Amino acid sequence: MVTITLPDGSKKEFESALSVMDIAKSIGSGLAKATLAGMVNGTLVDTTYIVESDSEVSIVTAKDEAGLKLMRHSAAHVMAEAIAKVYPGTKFAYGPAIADGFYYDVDSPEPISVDDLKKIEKEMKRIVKQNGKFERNELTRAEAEAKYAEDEYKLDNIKSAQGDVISFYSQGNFEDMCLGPHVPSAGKIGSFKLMSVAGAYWHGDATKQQLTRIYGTTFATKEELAEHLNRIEEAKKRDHRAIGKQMGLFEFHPKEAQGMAFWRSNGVILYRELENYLRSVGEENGFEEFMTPQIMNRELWEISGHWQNYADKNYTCEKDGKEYAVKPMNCPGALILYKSELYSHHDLPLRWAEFGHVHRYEGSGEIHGLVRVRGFTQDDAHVFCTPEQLQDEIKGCIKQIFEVYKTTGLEFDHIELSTKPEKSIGAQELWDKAEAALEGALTDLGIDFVLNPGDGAFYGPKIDFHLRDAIGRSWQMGTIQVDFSLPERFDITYVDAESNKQRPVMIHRAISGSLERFIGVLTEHYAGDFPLWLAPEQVRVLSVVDAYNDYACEVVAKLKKKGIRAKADTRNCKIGAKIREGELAKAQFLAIVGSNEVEAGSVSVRRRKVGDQGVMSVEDFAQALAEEIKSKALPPKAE
RNA sequence: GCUGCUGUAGCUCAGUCGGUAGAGCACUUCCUUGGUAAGGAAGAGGUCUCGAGUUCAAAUCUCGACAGCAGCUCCA
Repeated sequence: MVTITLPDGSKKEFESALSVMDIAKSIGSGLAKATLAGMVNGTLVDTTYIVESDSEVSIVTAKDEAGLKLMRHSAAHVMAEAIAKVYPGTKFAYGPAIADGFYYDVDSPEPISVDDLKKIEKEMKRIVKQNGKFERNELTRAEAEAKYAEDEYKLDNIKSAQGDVISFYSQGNFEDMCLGPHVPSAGKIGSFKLMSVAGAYWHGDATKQQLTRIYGTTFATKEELAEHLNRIEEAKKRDHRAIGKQMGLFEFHPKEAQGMAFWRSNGVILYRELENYLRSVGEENGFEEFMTPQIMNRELWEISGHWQNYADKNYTCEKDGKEYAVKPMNCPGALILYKSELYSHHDLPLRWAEFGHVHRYEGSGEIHGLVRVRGFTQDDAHVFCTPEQLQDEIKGCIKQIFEVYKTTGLEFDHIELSTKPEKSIGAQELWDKAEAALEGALTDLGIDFVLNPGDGAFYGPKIDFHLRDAIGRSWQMGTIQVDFSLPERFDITYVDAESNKQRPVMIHRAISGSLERFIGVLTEHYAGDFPLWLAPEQVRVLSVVDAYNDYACEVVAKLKKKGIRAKADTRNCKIGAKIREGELAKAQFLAIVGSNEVEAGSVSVRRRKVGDQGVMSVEDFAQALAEEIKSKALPPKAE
């Protein structure tokens, strides 16, 4: 039974929560401001609201995503009210709910710093305690423009709003233009915390004014908020920059090489294993490997367009009056190789792969650990094919990408299909064909994707595969792009069955995107505990005392013979300490050897995150490891 | 590149009111010969990012540069 308190104070009962929705709609918007204060299936749910927006009346609870979104958006309004009080004269641009919380872009007369957040938070708590109702007010476009004539952000928003009626929501002394919906009153907002202050451009446009963006998070209960904050703390420990340094994988020395990684031996192992795996996937799928020069002359980059279009992002140099650029892309190298031979339709498709080291002078604020660097390695490939072959070739690339992410245990956040942008080259007919080929390939393979209209490259549409890092940032990884531009610019052709010259289509594909970025995301995904085949240190053999050091070295030698990465820890310290250090170094297996093991020719095995595996013969141990490595099995689940 | 914050030992961080530096881990040496996450002792280690300024005196206050972090923008 559900009881609804109507605005006039009378109560109305309904049989179930499900039916409330329909009844609410039939009663109309007047009900929208009512609070559902009754019982749902016999349980008191005081965080259940009926809400109204421009488009619908709906029922949400704080347990739903929709309810949380409502709370978060409402919290943004409350924060705005608090800021307006603490910093009079502040103008408010835009304050949506986002994953886990909300933000508000504001233009305040004085800068807001992180230290001010406490002040704002305190004021927010006061507002929430007062429990002011969120009231919906509607103005005509003309009234709205007159009321906010002094506020350039509001005017801008009013201008881009649809319809002639503009809705505003107010609570306390604060009003903001908003489609709604909101929780019924400020007191319904759960536990919140202001997180950080950052800059953000108006309309996301770097040529426009920069506003102050204040981020906050909101959850239904204090406990859930604490849990969320704890999750963030835990996620920070997975940061690949910290783990990279701890595990001796990679590190950064910005003074000497800003935005470029220095790789230590453990990192090189990881890098090479991954590279070899990607190479083998390419080989299995008919790709041949090429290598092209690191530095090529200006004329080449003018033909490709990179000299002009990325003037400030290229590393260039001049020798004896000639100008050069360090390659920012690998495609021109591949095109030169294509052009130096004559290919017929019998030769197509040509599938050419290259682990290409490229350099791009990214802006200082854009660099981020391994995931955004100035020097990186693309597992690049270029497919030259006929328009008829295009879709099958795209499918082949998609399949490789899925295979690699499955093997490495990473899950896509989303897949994007980006179509023709405003500024583009190539005939509409070609674009249509290419977009249809990409979409057809995705659809045929039954893959869900997000359409991103107008976000393709200027030379062709593309499919991007996106992943998230430890703290939820999304990164573009694999990509499949169709290109009409470069075949044209380099004037490459193939000979068709009628002996006519035809223009091939070019596909650019990268599976990992870049080895660096892939390793960065992989490191965070596994918090350094990689699948065994990738783990830099697979086994560490620990001698209980000096007397067994020789045996420990023998075991290491036997393991190495089986292609297993093993090291002996023969230092003079307690076994407990050796175990601790082995665990901290994330050696996947610890093999402990003492008098018992020497006698029996065995090892006492301990697996990271799993625990004691008991005693086994060195041969059995080596065999089991070799099999797991060969199978590229994912690591066992923790605990 | 933009906005904000930060910069102390190899690492993680203390350092009050301005009076020229401290801890833990790591490192070196010695002792210790031990069974599943830290044995003990001693020692060494710093131009407090850099450059100016204020001051009798600056790690500390001010300005600038550089770098890092968060977000924004960008990512062929």
